[in-house]
Amino acid sequence: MKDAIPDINERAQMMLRALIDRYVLDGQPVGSRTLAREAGLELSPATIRNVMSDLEELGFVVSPHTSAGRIPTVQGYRFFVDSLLTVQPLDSIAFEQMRAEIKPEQGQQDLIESVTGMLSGITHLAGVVSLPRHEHSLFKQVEFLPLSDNRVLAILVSGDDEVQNRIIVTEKKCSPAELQQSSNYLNSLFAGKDIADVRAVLLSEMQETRSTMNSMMITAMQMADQVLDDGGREGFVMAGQTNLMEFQELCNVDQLRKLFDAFSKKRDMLYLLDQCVNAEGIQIFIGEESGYEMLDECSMVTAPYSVEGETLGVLGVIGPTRMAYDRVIPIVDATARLLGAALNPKD
Amino acid sequence: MKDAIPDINERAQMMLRALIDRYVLDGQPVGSRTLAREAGLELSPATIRNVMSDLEELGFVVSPHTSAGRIPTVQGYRFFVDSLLTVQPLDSIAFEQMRAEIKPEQGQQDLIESVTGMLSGITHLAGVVSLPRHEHSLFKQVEFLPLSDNRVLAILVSGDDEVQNRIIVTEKKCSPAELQQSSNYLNSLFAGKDIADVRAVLLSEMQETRSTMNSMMITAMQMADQVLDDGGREGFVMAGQTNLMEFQELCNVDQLRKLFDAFSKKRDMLYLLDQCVNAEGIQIFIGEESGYEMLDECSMVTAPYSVEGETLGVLGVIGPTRMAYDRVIPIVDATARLLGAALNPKD
DNA sequence: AATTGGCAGTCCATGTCTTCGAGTGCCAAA
DNA sequence: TTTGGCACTCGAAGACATGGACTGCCAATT
Repeated sequence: MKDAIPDINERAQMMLRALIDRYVLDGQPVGSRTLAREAGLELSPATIRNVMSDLEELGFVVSPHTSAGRIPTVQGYRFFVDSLLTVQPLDSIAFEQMRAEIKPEQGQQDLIESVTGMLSGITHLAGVVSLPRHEHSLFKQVEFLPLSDNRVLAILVSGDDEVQNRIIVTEKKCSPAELQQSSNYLNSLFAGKDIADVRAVLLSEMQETRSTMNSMMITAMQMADQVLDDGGREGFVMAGQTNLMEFQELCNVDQLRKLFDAFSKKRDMLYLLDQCVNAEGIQIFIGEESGYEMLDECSMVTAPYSVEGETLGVLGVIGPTRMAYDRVIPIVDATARLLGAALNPKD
Repeated sequence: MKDAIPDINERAQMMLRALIDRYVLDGQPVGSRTLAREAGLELSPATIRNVMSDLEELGFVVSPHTSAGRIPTVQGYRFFVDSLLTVQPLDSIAFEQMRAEIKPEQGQQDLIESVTGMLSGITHLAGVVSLPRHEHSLFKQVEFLPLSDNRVLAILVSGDDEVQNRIIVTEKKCSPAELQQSSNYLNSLFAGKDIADVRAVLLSEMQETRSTMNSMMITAMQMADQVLDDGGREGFVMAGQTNLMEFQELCNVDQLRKLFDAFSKKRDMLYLLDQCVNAEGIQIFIGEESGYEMLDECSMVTAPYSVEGETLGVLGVIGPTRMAYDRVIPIVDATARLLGAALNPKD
C-alpha cells in the first residue's frame, strides 16, 4: 500500500509491448511460455507470469478464461500507442511509390477514390476518405440551361475547378435568353468572390432591396440561392471493406453485417469522421472509444489532410483492434500529406 | 425404354413446385412427410417418396445424403421457372407505392441510385442497375474553362441534360478568349447533332480539311475529340449487398468474400450485365448458369429498361438460388418499366 | 527481494461413442 | 397404383475421456 501509482516499470512495459506485438500477429491469447521465448528478455515463464499478473491488475491485459494466455485490453492498446509505440516515418522508397500512385492531374473525385483505394490496398484494411470541404472556395462561373417546363440545369464552377451541376426548379418558365441574362448578371456580380460570402450577400440583398430590382435580377437571385445552397454536400469514399473479412475476430457473419451496415450509414460515418477533423495530427480510436457499438472490435486511425494550412477533410483506415499500428500510422500520415499536396492548386 | 421424354406428369410437377416453395422458405431439405402435409394433395409419404425418386432420376432434385430430404437442383429450378412458375403482375397498390418512390425530377445519377436502393429494399436482395448507355444522345453544349498551364476543364452537356466534366490536356496554353472562341465554334457547328455522328464527322474533317482550317478551328477540333471520347463511360450501381448475409447458405465468410470481391470487379459485373442487355424481357440466371464460379450459389433476375423502344441498360437483383422467384420477378419487371418511364424526357 | 522450478488445478479443443430422429428404399398387402 | 410397415442410413447433439496449454501459488534458490 505504499504507492497508488502503479509500478509499471520498464520490464513490464517491454512485456506489454512484446505481448501486443505477438498478439497482433495471429490473434491468439499469448501465454507465458511464448512470451519467455520471444520477448528477448532472459526470463523464465514463471517470472513472466508474475509480471503478467501485475499487468492484469492494471487492466492492460485479460485472459479470456482461466487457463488461457493473455490478450490486450483497450486500455492496454491505449497505453501501448500512447507511451510505448515508436513510429518511424515511412522509408523514402515506400513514400515515393505512394507518391507515384497519386496523379494530381485527374479530377478531384477520381483523386479521392484512387487515394482511398491505395490506402486500403497498402494496409489491407478498409480505407476511408472524407470529401474535402469547400467552404472557402471561390465563385467562378455559373451557367443555366433550360430543361423541360420550369426545371433548369445549373452548372456551378468553383475556384478549385470543381464542377457541380444540379437541377433547380424555378417559379416560372424561363426562356434561354432570360437564363443567359441571369447567368451573365451573376457572373459579373460575383466572379472571384467567396461562395459563402456570396450566399450571405445574396440573402440580405433579396430582403432589403427587392423593390429596386427588376424581375430578371430577382429570378437570377432566386436561382443563385438554390444553386449555392450546398445542402451539406458532404460525403466520404470507402474502399477495401472486404479486407476486414480476413480477420477471424470479425469473421462471424453477424459482426460483419453490423460493420457493413454501419459503413453504409452515411450520417454515422460522417459524425465519426467529423470527430477527427478538428484534431491536429494522427488520431487513434481503439475499440469502444469511438462510441459506436458496431465498431467495438475495431480501431480507426485517422489524419486530417489540408492545403496551405487549412484542413479540408480526414482520411484513415478502419481495422480490427489488433492492427499493426506501427505500420499503419506512418502510412496514414504519409497519405494525408500526399493528398494535401495533390489537392494544392499551385502544385 | 418406351419413351425418352420423361413422364413428368402433372402430379410430379405439383410436387416439384411444392418442394421448391417449401425449400425457398427455410433452405432445409424437404422430406416426404413434410411434403405430404403441405403439398395439398392427399397422398401418403410413401407415395411422395416414389415420385421424389422419379424427380431425382430426372435430375430435378437431389438429396445431400442418404437419409435427408430433397433439395432442388439447378435443373429443377430451371424447369420450375420455365414451366411451372406463374407470375402474376404486381398488384396496383404496390406498383403505385414503387412509382411514388421514384422521383424523375432528380438528376440521372441520383435517380439510378435511388432505384437501385429501392430494388434491394423491396426484395431484400442485392440490387444492381447498369448506367444507361448514351450512344444516341445529342450534343447540346460545350464549355471550356482554363486551369493551370495547358489543362482545360471541359463541360459537355448532352441532350438528356446529363453533364460530364473532364480535364483535358491541350498542346499549348490556351487563353480564355481562345477557349471561348473554340466553344462557340463547336456549339454552333454541332448543337443538336448526335454525339456519335459528331465524333465521326470530327475525325474525318480533321484529316481531310486540315489545311483549310485556321489554328483556332484545329484547336477546337482537337479538344472536342478529347471531350467526346467517352472512353466507355459505363458502370453500374449496386445496393443492399449486406442483405445477402441473411442467407445461411451464403453465410460462411469465404463464400461471402468471394461474392463481395466479385461485386467489386467492375469488368466482370459489366460483362455479366451485358449478357442480359440484349434479351427481350426478364432474364434469369440460376446458379452456375451465369458462368461465374463465384456466383455458384446465386441467381440473378434481370430486365432491360428502355426509353421509347431503345434499350438503355439492365437492372436486376442478385440473391441465393433459392429466392422467391414469383415475388421477385414482377418487382424487377415493374422497376424496369418505372425506370424507363422516369428516364423518358417527355414525361 | 527477485527469480525460479515444481506442482496442482482449470479450461478448452479434440476425438470417440452413443443416442435420437428424420428420412429413404423396398416390399408386400390393399 | 397406392399404402403401411420395416430395416437401414446418416447427421446432429450430447456425454465422456484425453491431452495440451495455461495459470496460481509455494517453496527453494540466487
